[in-house]
Amino acid sequence: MLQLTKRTEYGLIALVHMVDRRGDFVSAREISERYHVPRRLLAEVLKDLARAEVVDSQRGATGGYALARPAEEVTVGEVVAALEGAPKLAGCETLEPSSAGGECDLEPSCPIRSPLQRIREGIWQQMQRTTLRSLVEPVFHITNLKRVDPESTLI
Amino acid sequence: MLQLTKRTEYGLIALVHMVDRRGDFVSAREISERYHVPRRLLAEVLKDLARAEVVDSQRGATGGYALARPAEEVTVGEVVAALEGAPKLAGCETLEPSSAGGECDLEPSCPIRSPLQRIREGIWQQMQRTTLRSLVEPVFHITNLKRVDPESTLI
DNA sequence: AGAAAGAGCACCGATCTGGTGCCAATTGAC
DNA sequence: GTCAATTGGCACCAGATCGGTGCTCTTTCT
Ligand code: SF4
Ligand code: SF4
Repeated sequence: MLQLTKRTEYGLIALVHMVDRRGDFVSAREISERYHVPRRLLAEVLKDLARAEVVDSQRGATGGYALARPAEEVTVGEVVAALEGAPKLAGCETLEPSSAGGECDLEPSCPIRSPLQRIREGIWQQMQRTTLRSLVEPVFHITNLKRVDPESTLI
Repeated sequence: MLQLTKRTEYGLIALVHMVDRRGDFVSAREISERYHVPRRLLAEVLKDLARAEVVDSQRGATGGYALARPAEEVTVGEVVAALEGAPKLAGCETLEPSSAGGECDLEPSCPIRSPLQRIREGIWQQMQRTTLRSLVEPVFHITNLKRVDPESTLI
C-alpha cells in the first residue's frame, strides 16, 4: 500500500526520543507513556532494532535502550530495513538469491520491472540520506536536499 | 509495507502496452494473454483507471481501452493515486478533511509527523515526474533526473 | 528476596490483497 | 435479429499482513 507500518513509526518515535541521550538507557515503558504507544508492541519493535544493532539494550531493573551510534549515522532507511525488510516496491526484486525461487511468474515478459527498480532506488536513496538527526532538526534535512535538488519547488 | 500492489503493477503494464497506440482500443483479454496477467483482475484495474480518466474505454465487440492522453502527460503518481489512493506513508495524513476523524490518537505528541510528510513529499514528487513515456524509454527518465539531480551517482 | 526491565514465542482479530463468479449493458459482425 | 465479444458492477472468497496482547523466562539493580 506504499505506507510505512505502525511498527516503523513507533520505532522512529522511540529513536527520535533517544537522540542526544547516549549512555542513558531509556525504558520502553517510559517511551510508551510519553507518546501513548502500546507498550508491549513498542518493546517488540525495539527488540528488532537491537537485533539490527541500531540500539543497544540493557536488561535488569534500570535497563532500557539507547542509540548504538550518533544520530547523524542512523538513517531512516536503515530503520525501515530493520523493521519491515528492504523496500521492494515490486514483488520480484529478490535482494538475496532466495532459494525458494519463483517470486513472479511473468518476469521475462514484464515491461515495467527495471523502470520500477529505478524508482525504488530513488526512494531508497532518499531514505538513506535522511538521518535521525535530520528528523529532529529539519535544517539538516533541507541541507541534504539542497545538495542534490537545487530547486525544491519543482513541477 | 512500502510496496506497490499487484493491481498497480498490472495497471502500469497495461498502460505501457498502450503507449503509442492512441485511437486503437486494446482489450483486457489481449493484454492478459500477452503478459500472463489474470484477465478479470486486470479488467477491474482498467475500470478504475477509466474512472480516473487515465484511459478511455469502449464497450462492445471491438471495444477495449486506450490512453486518454499522450504518454508524456500520464505520470506514475497519477496511476498509483488512482489505484491505491494518494500515498500516505503515515496513517495520519488526511488529504481530504475526512469527516470520520480520528486517524491516529497520538498526533499532538508525535515527533515524526512532519518529517515523515517531508519524505513522503519527495517520494510523491518522484512519482509525479516519472511519466509513462519515461517508463518505456529510459532516456526520458534520466533526462528528468538530470534536471534536478546533476550528480547521478551520489551518496 | 523482590521489583523492574528486556527476550522469546505464540496467539488473536481486523484489515488488506489477490483473485474469481455472475450477470447486466453495450456494440460490432453476420 | 442474433450472436459473440467486450466492458461495468457487485459480491464473494482464501490467504497474507498488521496491530496488538499474554505468558514465561532471564537479567540486573536495590
Ligand atoms: S516481474 Fe513485473 S509484474 Fe512481476 S513483480 Fe516484477 S515488476 Fe511486478
Ligand atoms: S501522528 Fe505520528 S504516529 Fe500517528 S500516524 Fe501520524 S506520523 Fe504516525
